[in-house]
Amino acid sequence: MSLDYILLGLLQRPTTGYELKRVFDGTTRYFWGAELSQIYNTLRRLEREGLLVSRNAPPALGPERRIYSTNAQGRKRLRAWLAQPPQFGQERFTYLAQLFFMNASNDRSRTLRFLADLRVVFRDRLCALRQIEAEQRTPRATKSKMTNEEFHRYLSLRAGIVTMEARLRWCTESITSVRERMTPQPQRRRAHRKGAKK
Amino acid sequence: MSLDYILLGLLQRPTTGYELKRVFDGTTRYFWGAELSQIYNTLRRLEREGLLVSRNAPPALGPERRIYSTNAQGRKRLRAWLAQPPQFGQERFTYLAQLFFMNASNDRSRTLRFLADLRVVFRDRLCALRQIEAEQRTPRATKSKMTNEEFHRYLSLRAGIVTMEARLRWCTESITSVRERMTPQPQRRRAHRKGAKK
DNA sequence: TGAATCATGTAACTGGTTACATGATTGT
DNA sequence: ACAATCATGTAACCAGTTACATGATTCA
Repeated sequence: MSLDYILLGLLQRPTTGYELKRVFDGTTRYFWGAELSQIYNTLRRLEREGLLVSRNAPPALGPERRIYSTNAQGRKRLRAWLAQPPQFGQERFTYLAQLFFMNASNDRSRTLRFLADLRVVFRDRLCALRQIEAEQRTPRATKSKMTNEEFHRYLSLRAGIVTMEARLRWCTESITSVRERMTPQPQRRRAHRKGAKK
Repeated sequence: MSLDYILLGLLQRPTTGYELKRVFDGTTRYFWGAELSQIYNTLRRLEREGLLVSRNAPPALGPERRIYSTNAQGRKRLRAWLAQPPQFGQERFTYLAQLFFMNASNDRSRTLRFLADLRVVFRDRLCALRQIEAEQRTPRATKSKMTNEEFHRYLSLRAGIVTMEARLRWCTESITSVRERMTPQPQRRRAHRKGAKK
């Protein structure tokens, strides 16, 4: 459902389906991804529903291209969505599910490696987001000089950065507590005998 | 796909589909939700695939019940999943998409109300998570005394708490910058004339 | 010449939701 | 008597993914 509105939002600047995929990968990927086939299908459906229009761009040089753009009805539909209270889709964190059950793993040091891997992923993502922030900041100085569009994009970018920083901190915190559990303090060590390594 | 493994993980304690739904709502809801119909269908499929078994509990008092539990093959499959590197499902944040396009809204103060609504939601969720943390902490004192299962559940709980705290901070930060934009500093105000209210 | 990219699309499938049907039990 | 809850299931549908087909253009 939300893909409809995202496309209506993006098509305030008219483009092709192919180009939209690139925009997805460059900007909205962090909170909403989409495959090309899905984009094409949705565009066609939205046109059938009268929420946007397309025209065939003559192939002067290059392959056939179809350029979509919104109309009055599409913009109205978008505004109606924006007037709704905050919506929550299914937020599915597979890696948390893995961690949740990781006690069922045979491998004693599995959790530690898992968290280390996670940390790398989060670090990379955070870098990518900070990169975008830096690029955006350079030309336009401060928040007060942003256009309304830039400002709103900046806010959602900040959401990504802030939560990614939190996840990184959580990784570090968790790795510490795993290490603490693996090397218990010797003074009040329990006689546990279970074939300890070494 | 991941629902398969979550069910295999939960069914280390045998239960019914109906009961599993309750467990979902009470614990895994924050990183993975599921509807009853989906649970029943998946349970049946997993049994067909030989990853778990069910027996009919005789209805001594109450309606017919079917109790599922894992077998060796199911546990093996679960461990194989836990040995995989961190997986990432589609994390879809509808409210960020809304915010991203909110400049297209006609309403000048829309963003502020939107963020205020968001803050309430996040505050409530954080409270719920902290509640779970408090309940779990009471009987078992510190991390070092947790069982391995408790410890892993605690780690994923912490992930939720830490990111929710970050989202709350982001809300506050964002509300501040929206307010700053709405009331620009008078000393270097630009003559912008566009029919300002008042 | 051949690989990569631009560009649009179709078909099959999957994971999941919504709505509905059924019937027993418990509590008011 | 009636509503709520326990408990299991079916059917229709929807959003989205994967895989595949096609053909032109650009670049090594």
